[in-house]
Parts: sequence; C-alpha cells; structure tokens
Amino acid sequence: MPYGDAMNARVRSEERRAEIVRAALEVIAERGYRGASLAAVAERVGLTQQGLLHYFPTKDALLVAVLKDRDQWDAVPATQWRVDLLASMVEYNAMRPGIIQTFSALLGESVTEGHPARGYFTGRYRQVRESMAAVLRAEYGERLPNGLTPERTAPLLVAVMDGLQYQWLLDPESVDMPGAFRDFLALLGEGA
Amino acid sequence: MPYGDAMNARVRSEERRAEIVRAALEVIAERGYRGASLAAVAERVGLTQQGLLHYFPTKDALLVAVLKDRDQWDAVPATQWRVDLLASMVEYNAMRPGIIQTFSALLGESVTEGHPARGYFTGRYRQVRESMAAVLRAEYGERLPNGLTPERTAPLLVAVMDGLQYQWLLDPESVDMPGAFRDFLALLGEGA
DNA sequence: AACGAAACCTACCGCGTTACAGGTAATGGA
DNA sequence: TCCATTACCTGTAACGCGGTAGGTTTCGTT
Repeated sequence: MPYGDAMNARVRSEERRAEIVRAALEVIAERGYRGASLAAVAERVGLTQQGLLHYFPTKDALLVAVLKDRDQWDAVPATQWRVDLLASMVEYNAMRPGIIQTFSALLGESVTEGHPARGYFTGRYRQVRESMAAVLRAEYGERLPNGLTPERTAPLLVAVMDGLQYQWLLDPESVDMPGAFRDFLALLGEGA
Repeated sequence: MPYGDAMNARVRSEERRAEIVRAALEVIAERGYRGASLAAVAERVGLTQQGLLHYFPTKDALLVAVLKDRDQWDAVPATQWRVDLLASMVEYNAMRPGIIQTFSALLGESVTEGHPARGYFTGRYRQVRESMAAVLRAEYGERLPNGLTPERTAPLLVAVMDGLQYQWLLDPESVDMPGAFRDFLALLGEGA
C-alpha cells in the first residue's frame, strides 16, 4: 500500500503539529506570547527547542498556526448563528478558561506596536462585528431599543463579551459571565 | 534657607521619579510590561539602565509606581460621578490613546500566571464595579430595564468600556468609541 | 573646609532567548 | 538493497535581559 503509508507519515506529522499548537495555546495562556518560550512549548510535547523548530521554523510561524487553528475552530457560517446560541457559547466558554485566557492575553498584547498578531485581530474584529450585525438583524430586524441599528449594536455586543471575559478571568467568583451576558441580551430584547 | 534647599532636592528627586514613571507608561504602551526593558525606559529620560535602578530598585517596583500613579490619577470620589461624566471621560480617553493602550496591554498581560499586576487588577475591578453600581443607583435608582439591579448592570458597563477600548485601539477608524458608549447608556436609560 | 548622602556611572555576571549549522538515526518507497 | 526524506538531536552563535558591585562626582549641611 504505497499511498497508505505515505499518508500515515503525513498524518503523523500533522498530528505532531497539532500537538505542538495545542501546547503553544497552553503556554501562551500562562505567559502570553512574548513570555512564551519555544523551549517551554517544546518541553510540553517532549521535544527540544530545536526539534520544535523543525516543525515551525520561527516563533512567529507557530503563532500564525495558533491563530489559524482558532479561525478554523469557530468557522461556523454566520447565517447559522442566533442570539441564544451566543449565550450558549459564552456558557461553554465559561467551562474552558484556558482558551479564553490564551486569546485574552493575545488580544491585550496585540495592541502594542509591531505585535505579530495585530493585523490578525484587526481583521478578525472587523469581520466579527459584521457577523454580529447580521445575527442581530436576523433576530431583531431594525426593532432594537432606542432606534439602534444592528451595525451600531454589534460593537457593543462584542465589547461586552470581551470585557466580561477579562473580569471573569481575573475574578471568576465575583463575576457570573454567562449570567451577565444574558442580562445584556435581555437589554436588547426590550425593544421587541 | 536650610529647609528650602532640602525641599528642592527632594522635589527634584520626586520629579525625576515622575518623569521615569511617565516614560515607563510610554514604553509599556509600546511593548507591554514583559516587553518593556528598563534600558528602554532609562534611555527615554536620559539615564542608563543602572541609573534608573537607583530610583526603582527592581522592575516590579517601577510597575508598582506606574499602577499607583494611575490610582491617584482617577481617585475621584465615587459619589461625585454621574453617568454623563462617564461619557465625557470616554470622550476624553479617545483623545489620549497612549494611556489607554498602556492599561489595555497591562490588563491583557495580567490574566497570565504570576503576573505582577494581577492582584492589582483583580482588586481594582472589584472596586470599580462597586463604584459603578453606586453611580447607576444614584442615576436610575432601581428602575433599570428588565428589572436589572445596579449590581448586575455594573459589570456590563465596565465590560463595554474595556471591550470598546480594544476594538478602538485595533481599528480607530472603524470604531466610534464615545458614540458606541453613549449608545449603551441610552440602552440603560430606556427603563426610566 | 569637611563631610555625608544622593545621583549617577562603568564594569560585569549569569541567565534566557531565538535561530542557525550540521550531524545522525529511522523510515519508507523504488 | 539503496537512497532520499523525515525527524529529530547536539553544539553554538549572538544578543538582550535584570540585577549586583563598586566607584566617582555633585550637592547641601554643618
């Protein structure tokens, strides 16, 4: 089976890369991107730092893979989102602090000058705002409170999600993230 | 003038420290705390790295001074805040991206493990939520939309401010931070 | 004039960092 | 069986980092 074995090798390599990306997510959550050393990531998958560089030639390349991984992860078609699914997602997130912490840390770093993830986040947020505006329009039409348009409401929705994450990460016992998010949604529902 | 000159020396020293803190704010805005080197801060005030260590014996000590500086800055008695003043503050902030960037970067870093500013932010947000709840109560009493209490609304208010800051820092031309914040306040005013 | 402290500096240490160079063992296809 | 590729490793270069040690100059006080 010529192709079968070739596949096996490729699959194994791909699995290794995925394993590394997963480890990188963890280390970034713990130390941020700047604080995450290749050696620390490598150690977590049983490699030397130089062994890791065999899979990702530079640290930035690893970060790119991490970001792509996330893109793939929540690439749900925007049309399939509904507001109550957003609430469920927030609830789900509350059970996986690791990933939230990774991307909250990255988002914070990304506003600094010349950060390799800056472009990514700028583009992503532009796109997420668009998606959210579409979701809001599908759900409420133009009947949002105070004559708000979906386009003007979307940044608020996104801001609430992100802002709550920071408060929750810093002090999970004082902040009921899913509950607060539902409160916000209720605020939007008032106009209907 | 024995005491007068003594004061001059002390004042000059204090001024130097303030100058250093200001420089540190800038460098942290550009590179985050982990990425900010003492040498970079020192250079900005015309000192060597070791000369800076004469004023702040460790890097952490400098960070503490930076955080204290901020505390002092917005130590307005909570009772004097009003909701429309919050809107003004957001508007004012939109003209000073540097400081916002500093503390947005620090907030992002602070959720990582063992970050020296983590305790500070945890305590600060707890306190800010309390303040905001008081402000909301003074303004709206218990008549918030949907039967929301001030205590449950405060985290949302804080989250919107922080979340908008990130979106705005990443893409100032796409995000009207003060306008969006006013939109949110209008949402709260609906119930009155 | 003499002294003590403050305000710096030079020199240096030890460590951690990314990345490059080059070698080696295993693997799998021709 | 041979050979190329893959998957690592050791070694090392080159640098930046926070922090220490110890000296020197400046300055205010006595």
